[in-house]
Amino acid sequence: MRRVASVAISDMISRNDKLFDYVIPDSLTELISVGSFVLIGFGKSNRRTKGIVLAISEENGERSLKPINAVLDNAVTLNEEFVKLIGYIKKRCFCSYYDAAKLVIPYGCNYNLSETVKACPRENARAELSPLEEEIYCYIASKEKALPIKDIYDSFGDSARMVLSTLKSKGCLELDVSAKRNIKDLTVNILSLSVSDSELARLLKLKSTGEKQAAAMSFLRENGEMSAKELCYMTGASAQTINSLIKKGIVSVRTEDVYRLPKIEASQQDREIILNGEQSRVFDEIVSQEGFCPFVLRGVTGSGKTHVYLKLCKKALDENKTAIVLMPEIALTSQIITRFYKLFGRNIAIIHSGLSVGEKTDEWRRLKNGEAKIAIGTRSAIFAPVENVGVIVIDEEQEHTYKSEMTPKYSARDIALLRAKYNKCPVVFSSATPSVATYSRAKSGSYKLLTMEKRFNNEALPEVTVVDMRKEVQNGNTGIISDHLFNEISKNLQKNEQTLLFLNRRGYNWFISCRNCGQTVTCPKCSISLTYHSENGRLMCHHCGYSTDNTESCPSCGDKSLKFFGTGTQRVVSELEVLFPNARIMRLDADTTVKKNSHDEILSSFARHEADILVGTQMIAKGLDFPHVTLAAVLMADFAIYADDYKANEKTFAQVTQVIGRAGRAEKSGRAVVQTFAPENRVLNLAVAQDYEAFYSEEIELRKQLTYPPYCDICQLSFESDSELSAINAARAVAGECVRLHNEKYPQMAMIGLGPSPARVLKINNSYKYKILLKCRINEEFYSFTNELLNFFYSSNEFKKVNISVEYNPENII
DNA sequence: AGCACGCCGACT
DNA sequence: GTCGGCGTGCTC
Repeated sequence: MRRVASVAISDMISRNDKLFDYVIPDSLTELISVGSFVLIGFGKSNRRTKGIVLAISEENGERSLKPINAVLDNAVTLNEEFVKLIGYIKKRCFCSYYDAAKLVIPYGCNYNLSETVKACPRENARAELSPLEEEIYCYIASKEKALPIKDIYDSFGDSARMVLSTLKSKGCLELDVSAKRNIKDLTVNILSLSVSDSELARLLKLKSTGEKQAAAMSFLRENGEMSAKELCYMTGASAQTINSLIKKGIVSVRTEDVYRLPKIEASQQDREIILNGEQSRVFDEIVSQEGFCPFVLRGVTGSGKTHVYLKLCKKALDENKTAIVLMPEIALTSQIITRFYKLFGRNIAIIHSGLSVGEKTDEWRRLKNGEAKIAIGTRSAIFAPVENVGVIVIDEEQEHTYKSEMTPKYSARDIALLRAKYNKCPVVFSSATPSVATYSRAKSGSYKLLTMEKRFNNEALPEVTVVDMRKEVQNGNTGIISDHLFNEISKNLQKNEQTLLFLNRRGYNWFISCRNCGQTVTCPKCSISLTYHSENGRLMCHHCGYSTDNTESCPSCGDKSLKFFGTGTQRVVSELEVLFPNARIMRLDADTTVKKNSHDEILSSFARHEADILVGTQMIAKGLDFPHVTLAAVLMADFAIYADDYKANEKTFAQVTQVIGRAGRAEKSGRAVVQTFAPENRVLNLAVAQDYEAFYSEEIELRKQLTYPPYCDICQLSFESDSELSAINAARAVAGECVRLHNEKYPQMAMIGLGPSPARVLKINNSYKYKILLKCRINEEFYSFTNELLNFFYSSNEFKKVNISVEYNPENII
C-alpha cells in the first residue's frame, strides 16, 4: 500500500485542469494533509511547480506516479466542507482547482518559487564546454552567491535555459529551488524629490529629460511629497516614468503601510441587546426554525436590523456555535463593527481586503483555532475557517460587491447558501431593498420572508420632493442645483445642519465634443468618451486610466472649439462654491481616494460636522449614520445610465431609497429632494413613496414578460481579442455551435440565445469584446452544455488569438 | 508554460 | 535519406 495525494496544480489553464496524483514519500507522510501546499515536478522536464493537496487515498502501486518533492506549508488543513466548496467553485466559475483552492486558503500562503544556480568547481566538469556554455559558466562562477535563474535569462535570453540544463548534466552547475513566502503587506509608495533646486533646473533643461518626467519633477517640486498614485493622477505620468526617475536617483521612495485594523473605540462594554417588538418578532421567527433555512429580511432604513444580527450572533455563541456576518464594504461600516466589538470583544474577527497580510493571517488563525467565533467582513469572509456555523447574515444583500469582479467570479450569496446547508443553519439575506431575484424566492416560499416596517424609535421617514429639471431649464436655470434645492440647502446652512448630495458621475463632465467636426473626444485605446477632471486639469479615461492634458483642441480636426457636456461630482463642487461661498464642501468619490484622505477619514470628518455639504457617488449612499444630516438629495435620478441592463430599475430604486434614507436619522426630522428629467417615471415615484412592495410587483411582472431573472438564469459568453474580426468570428462560430447543440443534442433544454453582439464598451485598452447571452436554467444539463461549447471553442485553432470567458448570472452585462 | 512528437519541405 | 521548422497535445 502506498499513500497517494491528488494535487491541484498552479498555473494550469482551466481547459486542461484536473487533479494529478502523486505518491507521498514515507518521510513526508506525517507532514502532509488535505490543504497542504506542496512542491512537485510537473511535465517532461519536471519543472518545479506549486500544488495544493485536495485528497489523500491509499492504493496498491501499479501506475507509475511521481513523488511529492517537498512540503511548503502545512498550516492549513481543509475539511470536507471546504473541499466541496472548491469543487463547486471550479465547476461554477470555470477556473482551475488551484485558483479555487487559493480562495478558501488564508492569505499568507502565497509562495513564490525562486530557482537559483550555483557554479561547481571547474575540475568537476565531465565534458568539454561549448563557447556559449563557457561564457555562461564563467558568468555564474564570477558571482559569490547563488544566482536567480531569472538573472541569466535577462542577460543571455530565454535560450539560456537549454544551456543551463546541459551545464548541469556536465556537472558544472547546481540548480536549486526554494520557495519564499510572499508576505508583502499592502503599502503605498510615497515619493519625494531628492535633488536640489539648482540640480532640478539643470535636469529640466536636459534634452534627455522627457516631457512626462519633467512634469512629474516640477509637480513634486511644487507640492512636496505625495503618493505615486497621486502623482500619476495629477500629472498623467505612468508607473514607468516614475520608475525611471527613481532609477536615476532624482526621486526617492519611502513605503508606508496603507491599511490598519479599523480603530475600535469601545470604552464601555455592552452586556445585553434589547430588541423592540418588531425586532424580537423577527428574531424569534428565525430561531424557531431548525436546521438549514434561508430568510429574506426586508427592513426599512433605520429599522435597526443590526440589533437582530447582534442577537442572532449572541445566540450562536451561547450554543457554542460560530457566526459569519457579511457587509458590502467594511470601510464604510465601522459603526457596525464597533457595536459588535462592544458586545463580543475579541470574539469577533474582521476579514477584508483592506487588512495587511499579517493582520489577515492573525484574524484567520484566531478563527481557525476557535479563539474568535464571529467572522465579520466583506465577501471573502464567507470563507472564514469556522466550523459548526450557527448563523450567516448578509447585510445589504442586493449589493453588487458580493459578486467577485476578479476571477474566479464567485458569488458570496451562493457560497453562503452552500455553507448554511452544510452547517444546517439559518442564512439571512437582509436589505431595505432586496434584489428582485432574492425577493421572488421569498414570495414563492423557497425562502422565508420577514419584514420590519417601522423606523427605530418611530422616526418619521423624510419628506420627499421631486423636482422636474425640465422646468428648471425652461426657467433659465441650466445648473445642476434647482431653485428648490438651492432654498433647501440655504435653510440647512442657516440652521447649521448638514446636507448630502448624491450624483452618479465622477469627474467634471460626462463627455466632450467638438463643435467643428461633431466628434466626441474618446480614449484612443477604448471606445468611451473622456471625462474632464478639474482637479488635475486633464481628460481622463475611466476604463483604462489613459489621460491627456490636451483639453483645448479636438484630437481629430484640431479645432479649438470643444464643448463640455454633462455634470460630474467635481463640477457640482465648483457650482456649489459659487452658490454658497461660505459653505464648507467635501467631495467623496473614487478620485478622492487617490489623495491622502481615505474614505473613512472623509466620512468620519463629515460625521464630526467638519463640513456642511458632502457631494459624492455611490459611496456616500450607504455607510455611516450622520446624525446632523437633515437634507439628502439625488441630483440626477437618471435611468439612461444603465440603458440595456435589466437590473436598471432595481438599481435605481435601491439607490434613491438609500439616499432618501440618509436624511434625518437621529432626533431631527429630514427632507429629501430628487431631481430628475423624468418626474413621471413610475419606478422613481415608487422609490420616493418608499413603496418596495408595489415596486416589486410591477418589476416582477416586467421580468416575467421579458423573460429575465428570476424567470431564467443568464450565461454570458465573452470573446476578447486584439483583432475585432477574430472576436466576431469566434463569437459567431460559438453561436452557431450553440444552436446546433441545442437542436441536436439538447432539444428539451429551455434556452434563448441572444447575439453575438458587441460589448457595451466595445474596445477597452485596444482589445475588442463581443458577447453572447444565453437565457437558460443553470443545472447539470446546462453545465454539460456549456462545457461542450467550450470544448468546441478550444478544439479549433482558428480562435487562438481570442480569449473566451463564461460567467453564470453576471452582475454586469458587458 | 515547456517539451516531445510528428508531419512536411529543403538540402546533402 | 536526414535535418530542422513549427503546429498540436500532454503533463500524475
